[in-house]
Amino acid sequence: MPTFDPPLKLMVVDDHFVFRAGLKTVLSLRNDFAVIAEADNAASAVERYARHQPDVTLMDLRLPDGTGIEATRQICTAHPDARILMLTTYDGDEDIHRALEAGAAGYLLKSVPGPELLRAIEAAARGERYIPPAVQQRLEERATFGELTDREREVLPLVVKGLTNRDIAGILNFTEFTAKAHVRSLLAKLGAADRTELVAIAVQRGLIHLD
Amino acid sequence: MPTFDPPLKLMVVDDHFVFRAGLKTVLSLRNDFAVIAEADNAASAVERYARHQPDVTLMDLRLPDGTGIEATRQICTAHPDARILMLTTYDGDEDIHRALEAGAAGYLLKSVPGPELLRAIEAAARGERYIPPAVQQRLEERATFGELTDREREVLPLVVKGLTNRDIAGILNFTEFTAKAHVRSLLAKLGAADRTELVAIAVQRGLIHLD
DNA sequence: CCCCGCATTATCCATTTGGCTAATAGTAGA
DNA sequence: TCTACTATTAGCCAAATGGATAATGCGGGG
Repeated sequence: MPTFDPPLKLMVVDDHFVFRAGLKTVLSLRNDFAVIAEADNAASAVERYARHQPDVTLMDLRLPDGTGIEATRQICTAHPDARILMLTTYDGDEDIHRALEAGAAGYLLKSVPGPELLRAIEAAARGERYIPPAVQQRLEERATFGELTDREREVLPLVVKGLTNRDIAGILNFTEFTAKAHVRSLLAKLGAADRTELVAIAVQRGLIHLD
Repeated sequence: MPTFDPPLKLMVVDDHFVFRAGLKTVLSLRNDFAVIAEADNAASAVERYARHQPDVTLMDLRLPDGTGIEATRQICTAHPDARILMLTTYDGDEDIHRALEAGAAGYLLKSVPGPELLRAIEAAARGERYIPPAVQQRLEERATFGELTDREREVLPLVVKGLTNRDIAGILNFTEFTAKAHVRSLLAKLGAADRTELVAIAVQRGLIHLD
């Protein structure tokens, strides 16, 4: 028996074999959904999107060859009508913000219950954004602090590495005073008392990914 | 057609609905495997293990009400013949070490390919330990540094919070000198140049879990 | 054109940190 | 019992940090 609507074409991008299997199983509960493509890395995700033109894409944030955010940005640039749902374990506000800014149509945690996942996909297919309340709340807490400047984003990872102001100055080619100024600004913006707490906060918020 | 062996009874413990679905799908490829129980938190994992007595249990490391390591410890204490495979995204040596020390029969990353997962389950069923080479390597790198003492384990989280030696001393009721001594020892054991790097290393190695 | 934010440099100063060394006491194991 | 490790305390010292303040130059927006 054919469905009224043509089946919704889905692509799944995740490097976890077992999770992909879970997604396919959950999605197969709906006979109007069809997983027409899969990818386990960013490069093939971009390539297969162009080839298969899925209606909605489920994308992991971390992939072996880069981030799902970069893949999302590339796909959305090339295909402005792309509907991409991020599906990840990372709940830091920075990751959420960057994903949406890259063009994602939604941001779900991998702990999402099946029915909510299906609802999010339907919403994305209709061209709507689906953001669960918990995720939305994370984003709003963020507003408290200002955006980081480009320089601050360069300095932050170096602080996390345990480098001193002098080391940082040497690497970025400015004086120790400048390094100090940027670190002071980072402390203020992220609400940290010292650089030790700065690391904890930056990791928690997804500004830095350790590994 | 009945299999020669009685079906191997499996329990799956993970709070991610989609991942559980994936596990069940992958495991159902083997008709001599049967998922007889599921749990999505530590407490019900312990309770259901006792009730269903599975042959092999697949256990996530992080659960809503605690850690899979604690659940593993409880189950292995009550049932010394339990075979529990940790299945997690955390690859820090401390998590691996603690899981094995708690009695786990193996430690797999969630990116495990299907066939390797099945092999690990078979090994666990035979009473063997299955540790993938990459995980084993992590454990061996660990040997470089000594174990942390109890005091050091108390001090570390406070350092990560951004507290000063004086603050730490106040909380743990000893002098600033003592705090300093423990921090110095932590820096040496974890190979960090300062407390900033200490945080990064502690998080990376799974000694501390943020959030 | 003026204001604002940013990057950069700079000074002063109190506090904190990290390295080195050392003593005492308790405890567990050889 | 002797040893090793740990916890605790302590002092000295150079270096790094964080707070407060300020000046300069640059670019964008009103």
